Amino acid sequence: MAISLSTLQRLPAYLRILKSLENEEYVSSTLIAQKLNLSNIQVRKDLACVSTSEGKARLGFNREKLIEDIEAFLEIDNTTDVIVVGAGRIGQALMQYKNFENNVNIIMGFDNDLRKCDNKKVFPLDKLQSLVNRMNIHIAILTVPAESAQEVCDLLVRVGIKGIWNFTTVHLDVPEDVIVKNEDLSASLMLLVKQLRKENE
Amino acid sequence: MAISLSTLQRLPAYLRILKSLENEEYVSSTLIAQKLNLSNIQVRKDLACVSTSEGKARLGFNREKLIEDIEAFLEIDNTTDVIVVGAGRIGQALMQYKNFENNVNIIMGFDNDLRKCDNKKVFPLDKLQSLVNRMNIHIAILTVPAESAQEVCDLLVRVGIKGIWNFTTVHLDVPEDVIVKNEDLSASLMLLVKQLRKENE
DNA sequence: TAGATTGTTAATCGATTAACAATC
DNA sequence: TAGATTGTTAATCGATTAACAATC
Repeated sequence: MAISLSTLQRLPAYLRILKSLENEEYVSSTLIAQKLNLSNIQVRKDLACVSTSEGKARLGFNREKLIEDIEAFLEIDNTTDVIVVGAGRIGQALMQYKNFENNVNIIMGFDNDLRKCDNKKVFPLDKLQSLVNRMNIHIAILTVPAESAQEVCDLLVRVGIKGIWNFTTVHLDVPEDVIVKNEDLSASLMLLVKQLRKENE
Repeated sequence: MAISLSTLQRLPAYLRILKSLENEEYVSSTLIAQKLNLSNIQVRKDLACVSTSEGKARLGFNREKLIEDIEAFLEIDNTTDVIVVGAGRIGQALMQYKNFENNVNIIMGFDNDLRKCDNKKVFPLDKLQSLVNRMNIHIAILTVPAESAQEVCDLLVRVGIKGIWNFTTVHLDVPEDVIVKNEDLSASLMLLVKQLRKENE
């Protein structure tokens, strides 16, 4: 049975909780659920999807083993190189962001307005094709202005990018085999404000 | 009937599409759905939740009226002041981000390591209580290092913050009446990488 | 008119939750 | 043993989709 996206999205949170409980040999689904405000049944079901060994009645799951299992499932060890396209403030902040997991490595940026970003080089967009091909890149972080978002996206698709983390406010039109993950900061904050107002009604 | 979170989250996208179709007087649910890869039924249901007037058979919805309705529903006109706590790279990039909607205004930042950010001032954390009270702030963007995330979160809750946009990798423990919206960039990118690998299996 | 579109009611689908026997 | 926990099967819940009459 394929894992659901909902389950997949909870795995990183489980991993964090497990890692934070340094002194425990066993961790129960009840404890994890409590810390994340989820139901223990849900946690158990999720873990059943990725765990290679069974939990122990009365004790819970072996913490180290479970961490290994989740990391193996998420393929944390296998590093993928990604690029940032658009070296504005957000793009630069992401290029310098230190907390990405080990499975991801931002190797360079692209922008027609050349800048240097710590130890990461920024190349002009006309170098995109050759560098993406040579370095075998399939994922791009898109942080260009809204006006050029679709145009640059089309370019990314043309050079063979298959996954786009989209920080622009534009809904990108892409072929079926390309995955876009939208990270519309403007919409996110607007919705948080709205939700909070609703709470207070 | 209360609007569902799923519907709420699609509204900003509808708004963007509607605004981009500058020359149309009427816009159909079919067209919006097509542009966003959704079903037209879903779009219609969503719009029914927020639209004050009915759509017209054969034509669709009056574009300008619909924009007004969605904006009124999201309360885009009513500006809320928010603060950034943690003026590192991400925090600074957000403070200078120009694309937030009109309903949000980042008025200042807080960090013990004082910096200046364009025209926005950064204050030390011990000024938080008095400034949050005086300015009547209820929302904070949390961009501090993971190590101090829960501690600063507790402080935010103590001074009366009710909504936290959490950019740290830590799952925050908050009272029931505080809304946390997690924006874990590290988990997001890791999951995009994983999804893409899954596609290729 | 024919055909595209709307809005609503019913059906489907998938995720979450409940129930419960098995285990240590 | 008693009680906490697991894993699984069934029930519930909510969101999406299908069906279809009404409209212009």
